[in-house]
Amino acid sequence: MTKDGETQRSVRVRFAPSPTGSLHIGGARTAYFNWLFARQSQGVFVLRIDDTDQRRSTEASVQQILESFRWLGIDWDEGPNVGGPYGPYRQSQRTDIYKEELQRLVAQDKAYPCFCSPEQLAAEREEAQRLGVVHRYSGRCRHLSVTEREARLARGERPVYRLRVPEQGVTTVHDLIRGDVEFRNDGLDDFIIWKADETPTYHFASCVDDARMRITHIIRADEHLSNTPRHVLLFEALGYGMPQFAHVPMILAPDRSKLSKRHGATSVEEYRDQGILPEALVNYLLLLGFSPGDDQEVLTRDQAVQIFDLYRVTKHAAIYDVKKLEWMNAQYVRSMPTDVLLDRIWPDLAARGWVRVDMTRESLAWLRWVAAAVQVRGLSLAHVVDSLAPYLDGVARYDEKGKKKHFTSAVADRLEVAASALESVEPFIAPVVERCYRDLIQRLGVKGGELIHPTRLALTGQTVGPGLFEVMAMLGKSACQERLRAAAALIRAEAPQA
RNA sequence: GGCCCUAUCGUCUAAUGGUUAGGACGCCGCCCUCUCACGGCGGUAAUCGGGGUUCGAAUCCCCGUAGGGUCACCA
Repeated sequence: MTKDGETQRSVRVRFAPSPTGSLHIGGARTAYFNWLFARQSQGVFVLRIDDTDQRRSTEASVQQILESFRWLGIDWDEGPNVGGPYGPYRQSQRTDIYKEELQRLVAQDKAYPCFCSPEQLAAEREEAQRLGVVHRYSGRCRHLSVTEREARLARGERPVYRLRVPEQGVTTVHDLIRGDVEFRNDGLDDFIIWKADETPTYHFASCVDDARMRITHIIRADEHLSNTPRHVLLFEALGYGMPQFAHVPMILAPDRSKLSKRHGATSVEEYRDQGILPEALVNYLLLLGFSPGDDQEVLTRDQAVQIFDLYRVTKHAAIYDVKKLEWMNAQYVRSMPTDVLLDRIWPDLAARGWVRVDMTRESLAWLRWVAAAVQVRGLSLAHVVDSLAPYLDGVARYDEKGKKKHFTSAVADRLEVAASALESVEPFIAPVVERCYRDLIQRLGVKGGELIHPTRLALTGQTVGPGLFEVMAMLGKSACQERLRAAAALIRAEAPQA
């Protein structure tokens, strides 16, 4: 990965969410890219909580985010719960460090106090807007004499602190994904790094942390690219060495706008609740903005670690496509061992009272059989659980369209005849059941589907599912007979004549 | 608006100066079949526009256009 003759420092990357909500899929992808990069280079993945905004940050959100990472299988080497040599890993606990760094910058005259009031600044901004010119900080406090500063400080004025930015020249961001990006310094201004309430701004806290945590590669979302020249200037001022940057493209909604609630699920936990598998989500996210180069799309986590390469990350934003995620998820649902599938959905099944921990070997084997039959057309865990209902619970209601189509009055008799015919089926296994049904179809003089489809609907309430004879074998003789008769009764009740 | 980034099928993307522009999702058709799926086979569909450079451009350069980002004592 590292080119040039650059001295090989061991890789340290970080993901620094601000705990003001749940983990967004965009954030999850960025974190995953960081994690892949760390793992493939035997580096360190740091998780840091950017909670400088005390008002909006919540502990519940921190826990939620950590839980999402655990679920995704993204583990961190340093950070909350695990600690590490560069802690603490919450910005709210690092104020002394920020103060110390600020004082250093002030002592070196790389930063200075600014006494302009927010009102004054806002007025200037508005004025600039009105005139249609670019607003930049006037630099009023830039050249205050030491005595004046001291005097105003002594008077109890609470200043902000600004970084001294060169008025001329160009700041270049070397980006691993985009190449060199140049920004004219006269387009920047002396930006605020320390607020009047004695807390650092995001830019300052973030750079101090990255510097002091010895982060070697900052892999983050594209939206930060415009801020990066400021960060470069800060890193230079701080003097801990310059990390490498890699700005990954954003994830957009189908209408090319920023992904938001109105576009459906945006957080990792929502996908979990919808029965999406973490490995599928992570696989999908990998493919959104990265391509392996060959035509392989379903990749294990280990393969992903092997092939991930920042140079193969795309430069343009990607539109998020639920359909493909669903397809990807189905791939995983269908290919996992049935016992693993059962393990994943067990809590759900237990909550519905469909399974018990002390089930007999026999009923467990039966459950495995039914699960496997349903698994091959499973779309998600939730879908598999739903598909299991007719076998573990009963028929709560019949599919409406199916009812109209298959539960015609002539069918009632047919189902009852079938129920009786099943009496002699021994053993009650698929081929024998099928023989019985084929005979019956002959005798009734109907087409196969005219008996088969109503039967499936009567037995499962659904018009789709595994092969009918297997369904019957799974349900067993008496359940089949009961359900056939119940359906016949219902048809008669709802359509007395005709 | 200034600055910055980006631009290949509807969507995710491959092709880093020479390909009938490839794959995947979706969609459509056919096969399998008791249904729905699965699976198999086939199809639909793209280089934003205009100028250059070059024997040759999706690819390099310029200009448009479009989308996105960013310009806070938010992160």
